[in-house]
Amino acid sequence: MDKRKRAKLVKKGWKVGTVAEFLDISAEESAYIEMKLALSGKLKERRVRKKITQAQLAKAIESSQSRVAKMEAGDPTVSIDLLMKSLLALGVSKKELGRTIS
Amino acid sequence: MDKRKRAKLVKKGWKVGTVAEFLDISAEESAYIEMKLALSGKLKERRVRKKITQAQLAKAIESSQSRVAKMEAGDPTVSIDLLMKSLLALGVSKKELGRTIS
DNA sequence: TTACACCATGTCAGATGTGACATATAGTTA
DNA sequence: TAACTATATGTCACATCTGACATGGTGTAA
Repeated sequence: MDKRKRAKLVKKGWKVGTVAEFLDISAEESAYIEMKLALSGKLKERRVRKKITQAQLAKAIESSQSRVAKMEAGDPTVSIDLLMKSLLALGVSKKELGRTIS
Repeated sequence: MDKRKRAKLVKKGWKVGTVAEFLDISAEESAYIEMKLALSGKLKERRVRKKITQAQLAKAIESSQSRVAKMEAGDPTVSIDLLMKSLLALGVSKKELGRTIS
């Protein structure tokens, strides 16, 4: 199974034993995915808190509604770079980003 | 001036007034670059501490000597994703990554 | 039911990132 | 001096990411 497919499953909450052992993901891969999901969650949390739609957020960060949806879903085609840039654009500090991924 | 060129200048230490105002980089762009440079520094620090060459590190993370050099130099063609993955591969924890970018 | 608003998902052309290679530069040792 | 080691830099084919678009699904209000 390729990495993208696996990550998709992880995102959907599949767990039999631990995700890592079932899908044979290394510790580093797990950590990477965890960080991404933490950032995804933060993005959604911020957007909801601001009471704006995905389309509105998309406009603010010069992206599209569909990409925002993928960001919030932790889609494997979304990079940490994009999540970080988006959060910074939303006014989140480096400090909070640091806390988020930890 | 495009973003890649600007970032290259920043990396080389050009400063007239502040980098941000001279190159008209937004606060978010600055924060992003700062995070990248912090990760670059961490990577080099870890490698030097382990007393291995760039070529050896490259092999360990399945990359190339030239890419490692670019990573350590904060080259604009290097993503935060790659830096994070490399650091994780070196055994750095999420926690320390969080501290590093903050 | 229809109509509307919001979010999810698939696709794709164009943009950006990546490993690899060649080559340059700097330091060291003989 | 030459030879060797480590790092830096430019380039490029190939891979991955991105915004945009189309479309599907879900809730809700008339």
